[in-house]
Amino acid sequence: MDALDQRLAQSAVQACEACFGAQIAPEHIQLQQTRKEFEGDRTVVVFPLTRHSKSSPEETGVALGQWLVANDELIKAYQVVKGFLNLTIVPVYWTEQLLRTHNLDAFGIQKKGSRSKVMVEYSSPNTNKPLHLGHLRNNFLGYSVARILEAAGHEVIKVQIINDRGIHICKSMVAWQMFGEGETPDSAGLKGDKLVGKYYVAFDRAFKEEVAELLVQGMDESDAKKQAPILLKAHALLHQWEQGNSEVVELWKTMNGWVYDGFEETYSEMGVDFDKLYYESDTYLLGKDQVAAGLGSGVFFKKEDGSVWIDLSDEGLDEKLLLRNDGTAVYMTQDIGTAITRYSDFPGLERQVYTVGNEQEYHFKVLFTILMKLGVEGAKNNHHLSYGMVELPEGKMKSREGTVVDADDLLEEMANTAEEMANELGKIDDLTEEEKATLFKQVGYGALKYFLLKVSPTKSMMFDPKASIDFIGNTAPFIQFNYVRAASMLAKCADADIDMRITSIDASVWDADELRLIQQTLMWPSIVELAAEHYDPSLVANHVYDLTKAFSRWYQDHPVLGEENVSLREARIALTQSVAHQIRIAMGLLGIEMPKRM
RNA sequence: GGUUCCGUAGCUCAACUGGAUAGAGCAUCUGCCUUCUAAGCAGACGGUUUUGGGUUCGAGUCCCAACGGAAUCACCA
Repeated sequence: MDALDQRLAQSAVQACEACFGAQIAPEHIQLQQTRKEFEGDRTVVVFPLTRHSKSSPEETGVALGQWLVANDELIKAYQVVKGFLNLTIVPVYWTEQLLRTHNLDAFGIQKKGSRSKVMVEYSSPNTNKPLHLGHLRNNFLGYSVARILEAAGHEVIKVQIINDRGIHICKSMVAWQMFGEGETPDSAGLKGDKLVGKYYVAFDRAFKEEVAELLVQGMDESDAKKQAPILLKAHALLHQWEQGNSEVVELWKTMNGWVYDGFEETYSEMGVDFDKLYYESDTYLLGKDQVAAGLGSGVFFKKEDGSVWIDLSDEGLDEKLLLRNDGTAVYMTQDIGTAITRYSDFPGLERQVYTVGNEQEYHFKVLFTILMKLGVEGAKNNHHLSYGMVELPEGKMKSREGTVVDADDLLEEMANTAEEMANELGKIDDLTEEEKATLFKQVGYGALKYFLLKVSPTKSMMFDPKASIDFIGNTAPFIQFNYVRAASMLAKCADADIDMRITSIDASVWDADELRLIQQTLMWPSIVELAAEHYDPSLVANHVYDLTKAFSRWYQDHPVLGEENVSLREARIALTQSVAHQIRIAMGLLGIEMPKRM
């Protein structure tokens, strides 16, 4: 609720008092944006007030409307339609608000650190294969939420936990030892993550062949899948790694290093980054102490075989394992340890946000519950930013079946499509090759980011590679295009020696479309607020699209440069500045850049 | 089987968390470039919000049931 709504609610309370002698709390006044088919700017829903007025909704609305117009100078007129009291605000108010905000980058953006310190975790890949479409949604979402929380005033620490140890990387290592012949990213001309992924696939192929062989020899299937020699070798490697065998650790470091180089390249293309990296090889033993402490305090219990559990049946969950009977850690153990470590790494941390797919909802429910039971201050503030899967027309992505959409390939394809489109339109032929390359990435990557961010995170979504992503309609290129038009028009005004520092505007020049457009820009602070509260970039995406769409309509038949009436021209310049600013800032929160030309 | 989430135009998604005649884009069709960038604008077409009950001034939104889909319930991560 913005300042105007608060003011109107206050006035409405007074009106109820004056008209009906009723005491009503301001928060019980229902205010909303007037729908565009009706005259007015803000609407009071009067149905709930009829029990105070003891008259019909229409009569109630009229009584309140008359009082408000007479007693609040911000309210110019009222109309009652059924049970809705539509109020028209004086244009001077909107004009003042526009003047206050139109050149303000910080409009709607809270001062950094004015709110608590929060951590946002995202990406968190395994190191045995390249990033794919699912990671793209995860990364864009996590990064954008981090930016949004920052805009809402939080100090934000972006982290990932890299899953660098375990059987998966050992599989790639075994395959490389067996078939690699010393191949490196340089010698193969492959990105490091792609090379390691190639050996993960090679492992799987060899594994399947060996299983088939064992089946022929008469072994039953489940045994064959456990006994395949290459799998036993991978397990042996894992064991040796845990023993600290220097040769194995060396190979592990080398291959992970290749992967990190590859990931770094992809992250850099994607435009995401991190403030601190956590590695599972550093954290996987953490948490045992916490489990021991919890055992001592009776939060956990030990079964006869020595394994440690927690009983969460009171919370509607069930029993959960925390330590195996051989004393080794499981995922949950590690996550408890990591969570607690992060509080000491970043004193004053108020909450942790985990950007992880919805298949792990149960895990995080359990994790947060355990942390609370262990008495971790603030664990109740933690949030699992759960998002739905990205599905292909043929269903879920499966790496084994080769239906994975590779992140690098997709990014490249997006830039190529942007290039084709631009060449067809032929508006940027005078740009240098370098400028063009930048532009194609801004547009192509922007289209992809917007596509993935405009839908609510919780929903699973469809991605059809063959249909590809649109560059027209409700897309980032549409928004970028309108930004470019606005920027270009403002540049032409400046070239024409028009003074661009608008400091006063005659409020009588506006038409209804323009007043409405101003109001749309003024919604921005509450959009940022709402998006931060719900960890939801789609609210930002939808707002900036609606704003851009309205601007595009307005642009069509509201000339600026050629407008002879100086006060009208100045007013329109200020309005254009306001919209262009907001588009750039809002898209920035989605990680999408604005080109200068397109 | 238990728990959780979801079901809105042919397709992909919205709907300010209970308010007015459910909105955009794509696709299809019709207009608009001598005018600040047509990746645009205007218009047409498209809906029993899966179904059936209930709650109330008022339901896509809340409650119950059915149907359909997804995830999860591992000494996996």
